[in-house]
Amino acid sequence: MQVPGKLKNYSEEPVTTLEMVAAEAGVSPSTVSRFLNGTAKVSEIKRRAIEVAIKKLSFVSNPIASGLAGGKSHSIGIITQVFGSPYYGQAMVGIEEILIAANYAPLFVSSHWREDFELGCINFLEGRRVDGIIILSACLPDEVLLERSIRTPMVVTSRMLSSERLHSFNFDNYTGAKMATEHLIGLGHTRIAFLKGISSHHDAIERFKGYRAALKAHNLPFDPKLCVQGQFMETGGEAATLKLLDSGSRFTAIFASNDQMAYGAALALYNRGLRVPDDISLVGFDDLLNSSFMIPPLTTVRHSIREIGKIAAVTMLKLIAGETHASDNPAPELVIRKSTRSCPI
Amino acid sequence: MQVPGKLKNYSEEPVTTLEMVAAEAGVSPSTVSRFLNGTAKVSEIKRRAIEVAIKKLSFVSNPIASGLAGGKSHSIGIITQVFGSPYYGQAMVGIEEILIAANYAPLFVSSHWREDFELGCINFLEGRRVDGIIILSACLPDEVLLERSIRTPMVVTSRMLSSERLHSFNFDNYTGAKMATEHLIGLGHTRIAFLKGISSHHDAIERFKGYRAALKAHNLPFDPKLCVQGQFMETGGEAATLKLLDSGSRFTAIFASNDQMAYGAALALYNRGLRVPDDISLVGFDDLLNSSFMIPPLTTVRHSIREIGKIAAVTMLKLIAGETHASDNPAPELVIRKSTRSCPI
DNA sequence: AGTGATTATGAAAGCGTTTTCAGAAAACGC
DNA sequence: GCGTTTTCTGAAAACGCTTTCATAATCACT
Repeated sequence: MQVPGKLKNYSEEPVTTLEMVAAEAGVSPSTVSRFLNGTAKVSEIKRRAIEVAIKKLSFVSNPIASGLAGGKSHSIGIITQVFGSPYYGQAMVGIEEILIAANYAPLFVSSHWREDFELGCINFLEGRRVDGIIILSACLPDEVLLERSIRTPMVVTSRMLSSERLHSFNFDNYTGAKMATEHLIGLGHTRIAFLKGISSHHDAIERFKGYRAALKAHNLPFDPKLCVQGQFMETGGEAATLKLLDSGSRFTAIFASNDQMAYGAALALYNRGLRVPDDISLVGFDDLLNSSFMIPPLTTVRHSIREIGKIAAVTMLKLIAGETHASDNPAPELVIRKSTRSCPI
Repeated sequence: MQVPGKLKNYSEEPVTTLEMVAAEAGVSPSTVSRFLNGTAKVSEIKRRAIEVAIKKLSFVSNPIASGLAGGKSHSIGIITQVFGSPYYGQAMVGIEEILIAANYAPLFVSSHWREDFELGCINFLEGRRVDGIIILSACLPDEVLLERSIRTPMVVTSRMLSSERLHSFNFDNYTGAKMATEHLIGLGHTRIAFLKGISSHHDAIERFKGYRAALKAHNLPFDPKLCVQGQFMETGGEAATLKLLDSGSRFTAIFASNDQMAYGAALALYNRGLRVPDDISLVGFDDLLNSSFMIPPLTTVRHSIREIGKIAAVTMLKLIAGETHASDNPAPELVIRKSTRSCPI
């Protein structure tokens, strides 16, 4: 279809191929390939010649071709729940950082918290022959994940399963939630409402456990009427808070199990004429970028989700390289700002 | 290296190839390829046979191989400024939607507002042999963009250049800013501070122009002391507002030329004990997801950045297909919420 | 029925790498 | 020095598609 030194672009600019480099350097293509990948030792003299030729022809290896020949695409797929989410966005930053440095192409796709979309994403990525898939907060059941990881290695966050081909790890949600609750308790609050996250979500469950554990540790009663579902969303947090307010239950503080719900809660409180923290103390979880700009600035639990992204990417790279590696999770940290104060009563 | 019906995966699962489908259907590989791509008419009878074979063997075409053979990767690169930005995140959503539907893989990379990174991104993507590059709010100078587009077709937002291989389009920032300013003027404000965006940024310039045009149209004086640089960031908006407050200049409203700066402004005001909108009215620009959850909810100019993402993607697809296409930009819309009120004085 | 124009199809040559295989060269041991 | 390892290297096949080119089959007209 083409002759060597071909003109593929619109611009009719010739593309340099490995073969041309080989010719220029007076060696075989195999040798150039070996040099490029460090697959075998190449004599000093040829190494030099190749280097010169590459520079001269400004050759860039074609990843498509090497993908075909080598059976790997040098790209890895990342399934995130939503683009533009301050939470997943941070994770993406971390992942990109590592992957680009390792010269892997990140293929980001989003699954909108839907199992069927998530499956679709996996299929899409598999079709693209990615070398691995990172799933941030997977929705799919464990069995499916495990089964799919047989084809393509996976790294999954917010889970606790593990196999030869699937690594998962998580942030210590339990401790973080416990810290947040204890902060409120330490301020004298005893009736602390809890805004729950998506109930099937591992993180949400752990955070809820942490909340209850703190209560128990301080001999405070657990009141289910004070716990409302907020779906990890701003709108959910708002609705939940309204519901709480209308229920007539008394409470002096709200622990929203993620910052986004805390934003919603703050709005609901504002619309009902309640002041944070004067009337109600509010604590979030995640420390999103915006939380320090909330009014008042939000007290929350920080866990570097960007760091988690980096860890996920590094783990993926190791998995591909065949190394086994248990990653250690970043520790939670309480960030005290202006949305909490001592219990007024 | 391998025998047909090969076992490439760790899982040792055989991968179905087009050749196997051809054999199964009793036709030649060429015919299968033609059927798959609609490159030529295939008789009804073979078409059926191929369909059956594909289903039976659950064949999925290998994009790497077809990329090599066809000279195109069926992936398109998107350079965004920051992941996790509520602004660019929305654009990404729109782009992904279109691209995935067209079975193109989106390759998102971020350049952090830096020209050198942006160039690095372009190189990375070109190395990956993407079929096209979309740049959201490009930083690079026009000439560079134009020159690079010769190799790889481009779609660029926030610019106004155009060539055979480069389409750019933009949202009507001027009119949007004018609307926002006029809203404030309509409420009786005459001393309106302006928070400027990154000065080299086309959008920022247009918004500034819109602000001044509104002032002029209503015979209000333009006071440069009321215009402060905020870099389109929350922190910048905060600092700018503080500076404004400390300058002693009198003003009753602030028009932040993007929502992120408005968030910062709101915080600065809050920290100085000033109330929005009672003491100062505040208007933003962009209508980020969070703006309706700001306290008080932010009056702002909405322009569906997600829509812009979709337009960019569609334009790219058309560009690749060789169609010329002038895209029409979405119109700005003023969203009045709680952060503005009639001038108290 | 015979001619030319049109279609549908297959064989085969790519696409630009990697990798196997085997040969050549160098290094080694005795 | 001669057989044996060990290294380095090149030829060539393979990766799984697309596309050109030529052929066989079909069609439309006299």
